[in-house]
Amino acid sequence: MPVRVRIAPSPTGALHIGTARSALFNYLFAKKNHGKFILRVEDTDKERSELRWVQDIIDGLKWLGIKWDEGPDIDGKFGPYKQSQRNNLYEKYLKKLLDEDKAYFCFCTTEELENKRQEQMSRGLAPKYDGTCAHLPEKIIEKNFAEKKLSVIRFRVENKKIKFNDLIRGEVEFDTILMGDIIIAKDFETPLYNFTAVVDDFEMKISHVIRGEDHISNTPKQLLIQEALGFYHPEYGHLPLILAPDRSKMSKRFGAVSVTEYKDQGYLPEALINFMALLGWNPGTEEEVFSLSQLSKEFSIEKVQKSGAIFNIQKLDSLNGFYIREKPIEKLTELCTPYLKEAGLLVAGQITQNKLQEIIEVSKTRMKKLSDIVELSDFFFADKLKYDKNLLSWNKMGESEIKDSLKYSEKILSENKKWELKNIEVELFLASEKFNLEKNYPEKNKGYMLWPLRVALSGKQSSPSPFEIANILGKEKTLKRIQEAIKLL
RNA sequence: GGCCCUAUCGUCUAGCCUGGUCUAGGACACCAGCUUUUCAAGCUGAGAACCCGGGUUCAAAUCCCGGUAGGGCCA
Repeated sequence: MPVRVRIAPSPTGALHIGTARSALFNYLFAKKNHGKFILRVEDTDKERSELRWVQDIIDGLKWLGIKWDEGPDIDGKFGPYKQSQRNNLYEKYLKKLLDEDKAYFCFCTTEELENKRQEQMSRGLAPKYDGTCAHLPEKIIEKNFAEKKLSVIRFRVENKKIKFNDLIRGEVEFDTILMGDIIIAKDFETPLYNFTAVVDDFEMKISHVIRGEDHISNTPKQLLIQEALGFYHPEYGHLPLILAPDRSKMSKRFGAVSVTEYKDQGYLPEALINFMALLGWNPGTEEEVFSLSQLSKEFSIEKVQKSGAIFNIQKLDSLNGFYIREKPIEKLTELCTPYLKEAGLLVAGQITQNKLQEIIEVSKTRMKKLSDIVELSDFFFADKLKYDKNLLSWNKMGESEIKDSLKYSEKILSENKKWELKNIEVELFLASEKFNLEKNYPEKNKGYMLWPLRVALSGKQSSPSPFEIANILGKEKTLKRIQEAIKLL
């Protein structure tokens, strides 16, 4: 059987990081085995499904670079990959099960079921359907329909042990005796998840179902339905879950959960891919940096971890910083631009593309995310800096000492004939030695001159070097900032 | 409550299948040093783990059993 895998997200919210990781692992599995990766949108929940979320899923996967071979956007806008467009198919199989008496109508009300459940639990039993409607006489069923009683369709679950060989966990066994007859549809128009998934996987010839561990208890149910319908069984593999720092399921409470949010904060797709792959998988070597195409070659499902993995944002940050530093400067500038624009720092025509690149070049080692650029570089764009004058002091220098230092810098820089990084640096270094000698400061400590200068130019506790800033600012602006600092004292 | 899954540094993990080479390796984080006007980046180094209890064995992180803990699902 050719390898065909899928992800089947519900469009009831933004593309979740867990779904994205399932997509990644399915994609890698398909690539590795020369198979196909399919995207199928499971919009059975009519109330909560929305078109905009379908779009979000499509956009998110595209941004990550996870391409699907079949699915929305490829076979028409949604093609046959939306469940809401496949209802006649479900109806056909539902009728088949009903005709063969493998499923039946159940007329129990929610209250009745709730009462029974309470009663079972109070007796210390596992709550399950007691089979009240399992063998209703034909007449009663007809009467119920005539009276328009609400019904659901239940699937007869035979008592037996059901085993399957999980791709990741090995043999897993369930006892169906604890399950009870499961509801597979509310009515012909509203089939339910376990049923539609089985029909879709069969119709789409899915060979391997690779999904989150939260689905593991659905697997025996699906296996049973497959048997009843005479379908083949796909192979199953259950991925460990991505956990919040407290080891519970990832939730909003602990920060961003959707791919879009990470994108907006300025994480790069390559960092997110690399990070997600390493959550629950590793190649067994000491390599840690992987591109999507490398992963496609090296991935193997046997090496996927069995236990859940905590989403460690620091590791993502470190990886993201790494990929940011690796980016060609033109590309990085392009990526940072929207953030600078949004912060109102970039006004059209005020700065050349070259200048902008220089600013980003000197800032990039401090960036963890693209959005950091704003905070790191705003002083380059500002007209007038705002900062506490106490920041100008290095090693407890008093105000008059700082003033002397700044005036010295001003003098040196105003005499500069060649405004160029290396030159500025050399001149200031030499000047600083002279200055220390004149003032009786420790010879080697260049901070007496360079710290006040750097603060005058940046207004910040930390920033690139004064040489880099001065070089980018240009002579005129540099001198102006020094004079403004002197005025503060 | 029932069922299922899982268990190596704080975190992600290598090693486990095929016991000895493990005084348990790497990465992130943390700390220190180098570099340095600052913060980063870079380089070097330190600290840090086999859930517990039995058993098998000459030998167990590795095999078996039993606990415990965490998580998922059902409701």
